[in-house]
Amino acid sequence: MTELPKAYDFKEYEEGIYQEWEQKGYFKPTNDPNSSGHDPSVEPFVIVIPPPNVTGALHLGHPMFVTTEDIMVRYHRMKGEPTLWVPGTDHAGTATQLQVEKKLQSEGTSREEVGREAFEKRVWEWKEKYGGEITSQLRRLGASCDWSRERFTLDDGLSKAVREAFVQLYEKGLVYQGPRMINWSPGLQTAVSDLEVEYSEEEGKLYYFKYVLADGSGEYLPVATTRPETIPGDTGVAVHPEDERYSKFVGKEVLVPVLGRKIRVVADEYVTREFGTGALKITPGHDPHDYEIGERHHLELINIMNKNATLNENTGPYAGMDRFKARKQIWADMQEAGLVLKEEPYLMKVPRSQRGGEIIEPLVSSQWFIKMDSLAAKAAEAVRQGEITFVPERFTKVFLNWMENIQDWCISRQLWWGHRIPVWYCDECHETIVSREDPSSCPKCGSTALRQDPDVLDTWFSSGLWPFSVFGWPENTPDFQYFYPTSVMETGYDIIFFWVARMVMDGLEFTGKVPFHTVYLHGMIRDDKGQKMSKTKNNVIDPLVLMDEYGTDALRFTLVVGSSPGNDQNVGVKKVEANRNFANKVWNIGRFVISAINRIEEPALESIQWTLADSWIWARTRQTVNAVNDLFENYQFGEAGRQVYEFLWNDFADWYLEASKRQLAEGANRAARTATLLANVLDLMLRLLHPFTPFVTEALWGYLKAACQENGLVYKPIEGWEEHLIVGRWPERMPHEAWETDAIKDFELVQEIVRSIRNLRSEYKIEPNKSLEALFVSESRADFVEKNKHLLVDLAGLDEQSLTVHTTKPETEGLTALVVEDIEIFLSMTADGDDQADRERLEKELAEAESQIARLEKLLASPFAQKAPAQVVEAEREKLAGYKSSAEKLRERLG
RNA sequence: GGGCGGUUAGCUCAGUUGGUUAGAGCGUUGCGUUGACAUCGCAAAGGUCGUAGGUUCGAGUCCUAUACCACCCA
Repeated sequence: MTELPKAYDFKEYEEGIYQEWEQKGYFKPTNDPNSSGHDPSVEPFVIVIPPPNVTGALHLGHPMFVTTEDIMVRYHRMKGEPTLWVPGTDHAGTATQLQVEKKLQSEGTSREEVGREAFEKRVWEWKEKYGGEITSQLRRLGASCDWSRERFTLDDGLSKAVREAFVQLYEKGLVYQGPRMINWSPGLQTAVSDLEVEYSEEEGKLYYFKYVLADGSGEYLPVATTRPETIPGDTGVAVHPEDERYSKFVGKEVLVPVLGRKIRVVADEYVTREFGTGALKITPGHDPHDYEIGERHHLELINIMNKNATLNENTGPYAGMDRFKARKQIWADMQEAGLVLKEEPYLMKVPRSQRGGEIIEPLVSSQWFIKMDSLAAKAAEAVRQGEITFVPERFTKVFLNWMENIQDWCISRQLWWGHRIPVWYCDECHETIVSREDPSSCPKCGSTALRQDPDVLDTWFSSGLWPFSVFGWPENTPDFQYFYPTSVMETGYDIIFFWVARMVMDGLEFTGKVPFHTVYLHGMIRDDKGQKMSKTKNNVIDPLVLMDEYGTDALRFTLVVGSSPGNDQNVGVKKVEANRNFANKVWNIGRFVISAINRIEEPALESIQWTLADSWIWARTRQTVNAVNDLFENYQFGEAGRQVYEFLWNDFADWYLEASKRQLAEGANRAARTATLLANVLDLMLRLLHPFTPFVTEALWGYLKAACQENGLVYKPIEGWEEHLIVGRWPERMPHEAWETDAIKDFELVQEIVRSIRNLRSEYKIEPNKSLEALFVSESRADFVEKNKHLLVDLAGLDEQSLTVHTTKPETEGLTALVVEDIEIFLSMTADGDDQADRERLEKELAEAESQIARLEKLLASPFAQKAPAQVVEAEREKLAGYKSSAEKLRERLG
């Protein structure tokens, strides 16, 4: 006999349950392709995890995606499919390198000082030390992934995949080396891709100044710029070809302020005549648009910037000066020289690094790029052909739009932590060697004086290969053959370009297949006021704290229920608390059911008739099972969870458990039958709920199973008890049966009567434990009331002895009346019943009924009656009939 | 400039083939410790579903326009 504590204590269970699951091997897929007896024809369900940063800290986004993926995985596992969730972590080049650099800084040294080799060693040490933290937190979240297949993007196997991919692209001519205009991050001292630059609108100034003609005429061309520090790099001034104001200047030369260099005035349609002065200074070395204009007009390209964002020797007196100081200094010098016209406030778009927020400098540099158009065309076509479905659907358009306007991808990074670019240069003959294996000598001249390219690849390069590199690609492993392509890619919409797009392109390019058939995109987590969580706003909620306080299940349920795919979600502690309460509610439902089972002493006979409450709860159970199945198939996990919640709390606990108490008290067959049904419904609901709240359901289900088995008289699942709920069979759809409709309708009438009586009790402030004398009158429903009077007695607090049911009205003097449809209910309230108040209440009810009658009569007289489906019309007719009989009884009562 | 999402109760949000009295949690008010649960129960107050049109027998849900907020792309 199990005696459960009054409250669910998650701390007692979570860790042990997870260990048990893992130890029993439930996280590993059945039908393993590496084992004998593998059947390749059985389709597996496969998810690869979006690998968290190896040294990253857990934030609410993690529990969010872990829960969503775990729900899918547990659902498919319970359906009996071979199910695999591959875990792993990402080396996260920049993020990790920065952390270690910070550490070095605190030790009073730097990566430059320790040198590349030692630095890399330090990062690996760091990874070993902290890399396990994030995965242990994933475990704590209940992630049922196969840890024996855990991968890290810098593993040997994955590094091999990276090399293979790079070399293949190179051989196909899809990888090429700059120089090109790139985004330079001065703080990180590396190039970054377009995606890593964010543009923020900021208050700046528009500086107006004179470009004086070189011919000595004293005439000048007025020019406006937001970045005076780039003036030393100007190699032209452009005006619109049809701009009459400036046509006379085209072809002439003007003098660069301070430096006095002569540059040409050109005509180009890119220039917007309305902006600024209509004349645009051209700095081909430091602006992407100017770069293009410069190319069109064969303007010289001058680099004026050092890698640390100070100006270089090409800027004369400003050499060595920081870019922002130079901006001021140049302007001051020009002012002195009388070249300044004016300055005005201007809202400018400032390019900032996605990481760290420093201002990015566009400059020309030699970097490695991937040519994207052919890759993107294939990916876009696959999506158009429906080979990949997005959930929610709207992201299809976002994806395609990006693919159709794609730019080449700068993949080299001047970092030390990452996949080294597999390119070597021969010092002797200057041959470039791109190779899968480290070359020992130059294939052209035989020299051994080889230098490997110092750069590493953008982190996202390896991420793009993740769905197949985790299975051993380029080797044709059993895992790769069986588990690839994967089923669903679940990730945040913020990395649709960074990651999803690249996986699709890479998958098609390297494996000839789309890497997954469905992309499920979740929204972002915000605080309870809808603001992004950030340390500076001090509104960060630590998931670990939430788990400590409320349990993992509560956190999981919160992050999935009450949200919908692709939409951002505001999370507050209150919600988690409410869901902790839900876990406790489930627990207590379980305690009740188990104690009921334990008291059963004789088996239920099949012949015993079900009560109305039995039929109703079973009908609702079937409805809920079906609805949850529908919702799961459509990735509507939030709504599915909500329906189980509502069923358990509002139907099962609030009504059926209460109704079952008398049935259990009857003993014998009735009690056994009731306990069986309680167990059956709870078993099914724990199964439906398990993907959401795996711990409390597993714990409770274990006790339920034990109670049923120990007792042996009651419920047993169709296919017997599984070892653990995690591998329990998922409840399948049950066809609708005719009796369900009436059962639900009838019980709802009971509920309405009970609510009316409770309402009245509340109005009269009758103590909850005081039984009321009641008298029911109904011509058509007398039998119904008689049959279900126990329900009414128990749920509404009536006095059983004095309760009477009549078909015609007896003397009711001194009793308070209630009307529900054509059932009149007379109750003995307080001795000194207030007739006047009673009358008012009944009048109010009558008025309400009459207004409903008027509304429905009008509706039914309208074209609605002819045009709407018969079923819908009939439902309205029934309502009208109900109100009519109520009104009639009320009028009688009021005299 | 283009695109996308949102606007529903005091607050935070659900509401997916349009079905006629719009739901939850939290908060608020009143009552309450009936052996599953005070991490609870019963009852109540609270919404012309951003605005204006349209389609339809019927619109929170579909269409058009518009306002505001947020995000993405340029």
